[in-house]
Amino acid sequence: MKNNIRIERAIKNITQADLADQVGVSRQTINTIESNKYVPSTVLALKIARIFGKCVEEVFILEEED
Amino acid sequence: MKNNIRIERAIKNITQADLADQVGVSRQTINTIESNKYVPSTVLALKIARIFGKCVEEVFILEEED
DNA sequence: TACAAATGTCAAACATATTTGACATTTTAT
DNA sequence: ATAAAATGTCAAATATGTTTGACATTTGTA
Repeated sequence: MKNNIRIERAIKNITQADLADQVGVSRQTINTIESNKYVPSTVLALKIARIFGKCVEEVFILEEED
Repeated sequence: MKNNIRIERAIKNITQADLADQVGVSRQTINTIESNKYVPSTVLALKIARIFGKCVEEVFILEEED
């Protein structure tokens, strides 16, 4: 699964730490998700998408291997 | 977080085992998610929503406590 | 009623997500 | 060029998701 968090952050001009604060997780959690090191829970995905004003499918994209 | 899996299954008239097969997890995983015992990963939520032809937000709903 | 299908649930094992703290590297602004 | 801010990353600990197998309960149907 890939994601557009970096791009959406750039559009809103917020840092990883900002996003982490807004969704209530650690900065490392955002960093690691953004780097595709692991897949967030659905609660976290919903919160992140909401911050960006997008639906989950627009931020997190399924790939063949998923 | 709540979800509408039971309702969506009823609409499509498929069993928990059917849904589990289609998304590639065990039946217990579907049962436990449906019973709000835990929150699925985003990959799984995306797959489930796709089976139902809905976006993730229509199937999984954030609540106050999340 | 009785049988089959579907669902609920438990425990144990394993896999993955998340946190914290710390430090290195890169980017941005002065 | 320098300092500050932002990002990358590591290790260890904890929390949560997922699987398997098994069995109990409920629901639908003959």
